[in-house]
Amino acid sequence: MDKVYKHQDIEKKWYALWEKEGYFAPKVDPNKKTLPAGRQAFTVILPPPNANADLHMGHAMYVIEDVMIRYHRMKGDSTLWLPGADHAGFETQYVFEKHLLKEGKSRFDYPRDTLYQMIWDFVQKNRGNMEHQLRALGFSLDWSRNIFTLDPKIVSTVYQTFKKLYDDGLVYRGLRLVNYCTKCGTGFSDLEVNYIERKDPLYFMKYGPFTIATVRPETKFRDTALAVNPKDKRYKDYLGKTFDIQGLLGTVKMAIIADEEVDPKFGTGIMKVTPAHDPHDFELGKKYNLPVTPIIDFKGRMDFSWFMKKKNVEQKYMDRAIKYHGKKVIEARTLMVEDLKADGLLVKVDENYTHRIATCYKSSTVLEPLPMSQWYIKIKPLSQKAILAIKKKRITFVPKRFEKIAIQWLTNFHDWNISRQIVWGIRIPAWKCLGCSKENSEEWIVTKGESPQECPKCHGSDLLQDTDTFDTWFSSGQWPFATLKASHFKDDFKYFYPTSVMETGYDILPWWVCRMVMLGIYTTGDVPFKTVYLHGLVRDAKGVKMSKSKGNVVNPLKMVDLYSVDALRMALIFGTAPGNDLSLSEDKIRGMRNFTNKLWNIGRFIKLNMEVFAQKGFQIAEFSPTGDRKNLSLKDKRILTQLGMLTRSVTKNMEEYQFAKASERLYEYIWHQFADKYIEVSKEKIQKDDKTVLSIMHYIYVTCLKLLHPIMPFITEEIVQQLAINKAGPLIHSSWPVL
RNA sequence: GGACGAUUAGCUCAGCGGUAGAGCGCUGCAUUCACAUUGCAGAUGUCGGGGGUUCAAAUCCCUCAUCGUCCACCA
Repeated sequence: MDKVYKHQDIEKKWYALWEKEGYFAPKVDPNKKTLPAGRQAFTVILPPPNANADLHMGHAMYVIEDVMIRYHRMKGDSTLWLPGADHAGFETQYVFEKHLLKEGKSRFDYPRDTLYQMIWDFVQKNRGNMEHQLRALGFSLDWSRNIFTLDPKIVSTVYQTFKKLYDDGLVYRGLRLVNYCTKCGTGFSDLEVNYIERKDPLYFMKYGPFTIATVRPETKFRDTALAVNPKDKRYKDYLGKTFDIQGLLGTVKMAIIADEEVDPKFGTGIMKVTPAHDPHDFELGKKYNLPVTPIIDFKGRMDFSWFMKKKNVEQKYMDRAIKYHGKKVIEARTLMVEDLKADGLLVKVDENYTHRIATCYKSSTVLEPLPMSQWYIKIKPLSQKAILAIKKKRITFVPKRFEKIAIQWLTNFHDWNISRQIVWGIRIPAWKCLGCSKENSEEWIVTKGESPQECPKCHGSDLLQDTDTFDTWFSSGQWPFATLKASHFKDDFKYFYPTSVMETGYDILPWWVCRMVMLGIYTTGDVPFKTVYLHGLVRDAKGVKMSKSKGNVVNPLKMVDLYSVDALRMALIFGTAPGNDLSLSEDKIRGMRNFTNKLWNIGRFIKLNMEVFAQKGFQIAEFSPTGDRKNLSLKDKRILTQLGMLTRSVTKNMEEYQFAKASERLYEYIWHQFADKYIEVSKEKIQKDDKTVLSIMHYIYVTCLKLLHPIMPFITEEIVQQLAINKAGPLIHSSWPVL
């Protein structure tokens, strides 16, 4: 054995060999079309990383999955860990647009198909990086089943689900106010909205006989009513009446309605209702049949064309409309406030008003609620079944507290907007007939992906496909069953579904886990996974969230290069509790590198002595733990007993997802019990050619390395091969130690 | 306004009903021995405050405080 553990070479060597020999693929009997007798399926679907981005330390947490997978593979289960890559629709398009921007271009410069192809090529070029990095982290993924979220078979499954939802009345077209980012040019679901606290002036303005308070005076031209609380005595006499309201563009007539939801304590207790630009007002508008009349367009600019068409308007007002028209919201607001002052309509301004404002989680642009027709999924029927499955423990959570959180989320989900105005993704398989459908008609032809030949009504062939694509989470929400159904091994779904464990970060519990549960149960009738294991965020040495701007990002590949992947893996497992954020310092990784050095040198010590014995003409025998123990010393018996306890508890820890505890026990036993004590006291005996002690030592160490193998696969594999008395098969699929 | 988490050795964190733990750091000593990426010895804690349950509480319950995260349409 080399004096130093050369991790780069050894990691490369073993990964290639394991992969080449097909050890990462599950054992399935192709003739009998079943799992081999006595084997259980253990399945984990890898949360697919973004095909287009490098892995970060968060991805290194997949090591938890690898530990489970390697443990089960050693136990003899038919073990499948299925890798994939995510097209990450909006995320990737956003990155690509930035890339275009550098070349002075925009996505709107290209036709849809060209743009799609350009992003496709861009992603394919980068995809290999991410996959190479997964290998460098030692993940024993079955690459023969590797799949992409835009693989035709996946797309086909997604289409089928959509069609089924549509036929079942669980997908519908809804005209709502959408969280729309005018910069990114797409709408979002409620989950993607990022609320921030901000201070904005609250304008109190004269409004006919009333005074109203608003932060958005620019939308008031499209107010359709005024609302007060029915219990508010101040406005009792005004209810149901109509008033002339003098505004910046002349006089309009407006009715006073009463609604419980108006808070009499806010502002002046009277509220203007703008159904086209405020979600709350939109709901009120629906209740009282008010028209939805937008004044802001999808580029975030004021639209006064409705006013400019009018005839017989005073020139002053027309000039104002022309002045406002086409201006950005903020600019228009400033102009209007000036005009309000000039007309004596501005009563006062509260400059210290803070409120929460919806922004785009990606570009931080203020989101405009804009009326749009989109595809929505009716959540209640899906979430109720999901909640039931969780309550009946068909799905369990590690740690347990996330069960309650998941149920809370599932209980509170609104209907899910799955339409996105982007091209990078799966285009929605819905067509409109241009021949017979009217402009705002919502008659759609929904298919399982195939293009319809003609309109079933008028038999016209002039059909236009919805230009929107699915929210990425709609397709990734189907990932567990979609991947297994898409496999070229055609019985995969039968063998491996439901999957065993879904392991991911707690931050995407609502985005992903909950949706997989809902869509999985809906589509397959069974839960997508039996256990959800959630890990925390990887933070820096001081417990601060890693971010590029703070410059505290630790690159996992760099750590692998410096200290070995086994050291990094051990550092991520050791001393961390499921569901809790963990601090990772380079010191900790270095500490674990020292542990690999210790492992290596214990191996060298045993090997050297085996060689010395061999030179003297005797070979040590494999120690039989069940053999006669009469000749063993007390120290021998004690270390063997402790080994038994170690085996028992590590096995238990593995079964109970307590990987930290397993790693700590192994570390302690190997270093402080076995190396510091047992080896030290046995040195003298070995000097005296005591073969029993060396064979016990050999046995103990190989057992430890087996137990440690799921966590630190490379160094353990290498040492076990180096120490082999008889020819040993690779550790990766050898049997797990039993008592 | 809700929900969840955290508060344990100098730092980062495990432990979650039976005499306070780990890694790193710190202090002494040792050393051509498999390993200085080492060994041995050691110091350091009213386990956030207060109350309760219990033979026994860092661990269960109540309460307060501070920090953090997430959620919520108040114009």
